[in-house]
Amino acid sequence: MGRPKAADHGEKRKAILEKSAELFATHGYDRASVAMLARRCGMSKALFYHYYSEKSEVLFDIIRSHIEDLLAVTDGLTGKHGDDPQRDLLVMSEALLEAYRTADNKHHVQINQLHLLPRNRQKTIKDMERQLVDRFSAAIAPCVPVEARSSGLLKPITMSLFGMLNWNYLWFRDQGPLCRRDYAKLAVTMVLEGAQNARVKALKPGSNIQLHTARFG
Amino acid sequence: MGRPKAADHGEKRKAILEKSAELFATHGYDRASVAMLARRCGMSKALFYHYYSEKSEVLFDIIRSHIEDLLAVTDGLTGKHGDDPQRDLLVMSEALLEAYRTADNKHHVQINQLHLLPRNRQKTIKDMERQLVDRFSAAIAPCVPVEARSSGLLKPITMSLFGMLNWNYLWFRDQGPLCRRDYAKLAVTMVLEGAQNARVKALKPGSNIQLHTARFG
DNA sequence: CCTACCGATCGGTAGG
DNA sequence: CCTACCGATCGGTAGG
Repeated sequence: MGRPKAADHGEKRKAILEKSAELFATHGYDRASVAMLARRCGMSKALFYHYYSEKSEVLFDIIRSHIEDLLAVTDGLTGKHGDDPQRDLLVMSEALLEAYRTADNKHHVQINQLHLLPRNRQKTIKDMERQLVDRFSAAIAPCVPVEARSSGLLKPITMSLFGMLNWNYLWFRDQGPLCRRDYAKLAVTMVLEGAQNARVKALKPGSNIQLHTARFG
Repeated sequence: MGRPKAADHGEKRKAILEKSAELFATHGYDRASVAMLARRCGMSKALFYHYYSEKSEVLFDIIRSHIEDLLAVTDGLTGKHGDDPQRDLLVMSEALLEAYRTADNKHHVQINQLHLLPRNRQKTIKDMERQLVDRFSAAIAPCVPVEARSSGLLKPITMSLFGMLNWNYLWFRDQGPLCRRDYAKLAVTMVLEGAQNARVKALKPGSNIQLHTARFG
């Protein structure tokens, strides 16, 4: 029988992830040396390698645990408001932005450094990201005109919402004029009002659709 | 009199930027070695250093020239449609997305690798980015309710549009159902319809505003 | 759980 | 005396 893991093994790994995410976000993955990470965690390089045997596994675990958090806070939120799917979408978007409040470094690392992972590790992450996107797509679908669902507009609409929510780390400040819940409200309003006011003009199989809006024709 | 620079000096540097942007986007700045860049450009490392005396200057020039392109294609586009500022905004957004068509690598590098530049070089870039954002803010301002302009909503609205347009490199495919012009139309419609349907409920100095929408109260 | 190291590779520069 | 360009190798530092 191997010696059992220390009781706080998991906690130590969690602490490593937090500190490492900070250094990765600040200096970039390749420039944040393992020696630097270990020093920041108050341990030797050798002890650091006891918790993570490869540097890339630290990066992987940062992103994996972050997306797991996002999946957790957005889980089971649909159907809670009777027949008000728009409210469901708002609540999910609020939950996402709220989760970002304390995960700025991890979010930064996910966006900018995913491609530095080994291929198969990237794939695992991308599958998880797809789950999250699919969850939002499913929440958006009942809110938009049927026609949008069948013409390939659902993906552009979903990614527009993700663009707004995920881009927010570059400019949003909690000290600013808008709170997170209100920015979620603004973003969801944009997506839903925009989707209501955009129609497919022509749908020719094999070529692009043509989009019609009241404002722009 | 010093010997003049070779006639194709500027062209050679441009070719270096294209190839390097590709390698930076694929492998990341730190992993794309100068030897790799030089080989990709069909020259020795020493000749490469003749054109760029520091690796970081290549990164800087990629991002600088890219944003200069974006500033160029979005310049002088307002006031062209009489009293239709919404059309101006659409045309600017179309121009931006169209510029992204052939600049995917540079866009990727700008988004993900700006922070790897030396501090003062980062500042130069951020000032240029601010110019572009300000240009869009100025185009959006006449399209939204006056109240939005004075309550601090203009920045969130502007950044929502940038979020949608700049996020698109992660999912948009020219082979997809939507062409670039139509995605610009969709994004601008979302921003404008959303801004029309969002009102400031309470404006208390020193604290957050409260947002009101028809859908969500 | 540490210090002492390794094989490999980096960005940048030498002489000619 | 300048810039353009080569093959070879430098001092330092990375992950492990």
